[in-house]
Amino acid sequence: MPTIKDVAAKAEVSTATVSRVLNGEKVNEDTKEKILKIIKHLGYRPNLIARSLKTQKTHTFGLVVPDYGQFFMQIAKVAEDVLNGYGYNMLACFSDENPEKEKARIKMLMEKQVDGVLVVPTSDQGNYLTKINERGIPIILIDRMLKDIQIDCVLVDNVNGAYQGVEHLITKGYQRIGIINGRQEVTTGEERYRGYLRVFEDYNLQIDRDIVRFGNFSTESGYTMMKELMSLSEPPAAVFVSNCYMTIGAMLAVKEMGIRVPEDVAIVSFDDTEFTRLSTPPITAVVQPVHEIGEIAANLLYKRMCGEVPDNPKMYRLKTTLSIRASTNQS
Amino acid sequence: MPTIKDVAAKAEVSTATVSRVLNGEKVNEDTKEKILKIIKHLGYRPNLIARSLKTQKTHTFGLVVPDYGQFFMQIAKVAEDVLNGYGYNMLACFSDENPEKEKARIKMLMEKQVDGVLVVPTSDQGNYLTKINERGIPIILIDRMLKDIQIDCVLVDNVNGAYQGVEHLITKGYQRIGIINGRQEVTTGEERYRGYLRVFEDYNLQIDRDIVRFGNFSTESGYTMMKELMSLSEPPAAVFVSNCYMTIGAMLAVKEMGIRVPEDVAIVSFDDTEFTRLSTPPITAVVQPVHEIGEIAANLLYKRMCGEVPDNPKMYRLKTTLSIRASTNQS
DNA sequence: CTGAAAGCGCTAACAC
DNA sequence: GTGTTAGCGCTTTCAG
Repeated sequence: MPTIKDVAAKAEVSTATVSRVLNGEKVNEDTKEKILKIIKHLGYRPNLIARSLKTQKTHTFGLVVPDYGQFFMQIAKVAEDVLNGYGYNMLACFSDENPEKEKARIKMLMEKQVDGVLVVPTSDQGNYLTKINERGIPIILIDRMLKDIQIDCVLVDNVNGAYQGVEHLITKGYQRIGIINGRQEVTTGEERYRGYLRVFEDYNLQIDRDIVRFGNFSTESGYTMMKELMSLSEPPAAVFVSNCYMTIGAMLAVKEMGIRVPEDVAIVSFDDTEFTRLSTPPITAVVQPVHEIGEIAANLLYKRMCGEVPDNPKMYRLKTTLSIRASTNQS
Repeated sequence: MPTIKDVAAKAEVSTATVSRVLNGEKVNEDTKEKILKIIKHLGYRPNLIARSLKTQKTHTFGLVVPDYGQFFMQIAKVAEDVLNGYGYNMLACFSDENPEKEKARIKMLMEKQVDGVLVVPTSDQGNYLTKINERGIPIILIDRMLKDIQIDCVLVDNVNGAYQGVEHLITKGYQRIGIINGRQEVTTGEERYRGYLRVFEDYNLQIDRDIVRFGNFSTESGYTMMKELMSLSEPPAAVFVSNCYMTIGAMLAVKEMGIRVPEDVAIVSFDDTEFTRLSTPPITAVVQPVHEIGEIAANLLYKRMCGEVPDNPKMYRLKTTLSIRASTNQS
């Protein structure tokens, strides 16, 4: 691999001059031409590692997601696209919904000197992040927030999103409404559950704890919990499933059991995906503005990395919408 | 951020000694203890950028995929998991099925000095990769191969996979079998088409060009082509869809049109996903050993990065299996 | 407009 | 077992 020295030598100029043309600074037109030609001829590519060491900027951001499933990768894709446009690259890793692993990944990202990080936290505690933030490395939370610290985050109004979904079921005449929820140690789980409870409160209805289940957001847990629910002597008439992966599992369960949707059980999914749209029947879903989430998070991160934004933590709470489909259409 | 110098100063040793404990080399137990304590106390983290500049190893690999959809991310996940175990991190990017973009991404990865790259090429020409490979940066192709150069790759036997799927349709008594294929400039498209053709040849059947369609592997193109196919005056009795994204689109189309599967049209999908398994009806699928692909590719890349493997290009052609489901079960 | 020189944070001979 | 020293490839004052 040729270095800047090789170019300088061949062009009979100093490395400083080569560096200047590389960085678009003012240089005599002729020498510039000459240098450019030599660069091309040698196939020279600047070593970004060396540049980073000097400039203290890697032009790389970290992404830490629980998994590489559809939901998070949709967000990741737009975020990467946006930040790519600003010249940033993405160091991606998954935490497996495991706080220890998450911590290890972030530590590694720090050692790799990323300029910022986008993270979907796996618990509601993130105290260890403050040190990082104080060092001037911006961190933006996506989808879930933290309870112990104030930090930038972009997510949806989970409480009202869930409320909307559950209320729709009530409007449709369902009374015995169960919930398949995710981990409560994560704010999406806790908030969506809160929305569920609030509907019952507002409509002055009783909750049956038997049909309230907590899983871990995975397809498997959705499957297991749906099986349990529908095996009850008094199964629910409708189920609110609190994320897209669990919805897939839940649908698998009912199909295996030969249970009809919505005749035997109605279903509302938090999250709208190709699956909910194409399922038979199509599933009523609380839809998150996925694209917007990614875009806002990426732009905020960019501004933070440029130091272009005041220090106080920003919080974006986006609204969800409800897409009503056949899975709640009891006739 | 404290540096190795700060640690050395505080411990009253040279930076070399600190470096030694960092790298697990032999150092007096007492001073080692002392240094470790100071490191902890200062919250010192080695700057991997600096280390990389010196060692010429970044312990980072690049991943270039056409998109962040289910299929590629499943592979990416296991690859990252494996390589993480060896201490490598993943710089991920997508090429959007665009050869120019792919080239740009790889160029960038080179500038970032990745130690190796995993790529799903977006065309069958990859001449520009040879220069890189010659510089000692290993490149492993996944899922698709290149026609103009010999280079490591791990993929499946697409011809026989498609053959298996189409032959199954014939066995089931279908005669008028259409195909929704991907881009032929990509080997998966070309090979799967070849498998399709070969069945007709072997069974001495005529092909009707009207029901042979070429899209671009996307959900949208699957949707469009299925609509076209089923709007024909003589629509196919069965359709072989050559990747998982197009299968989703195709199913959407038939549902919208009120066409029943398999009664009105049978469907076989190349690629098995949650969608094909949970669809109504479940879809017969050619299943790729996704986990194995990721694992083999990652391990091969690792060995290459260590220089542990002879120079000649390796090619892994894994076998697919057929999962027969209701979508081809004409009764 | 250009060059000399220092230095980013680390490692690795080479001496001691 | 430990310190000295010379870079890795680049950017960036500071002179000229």
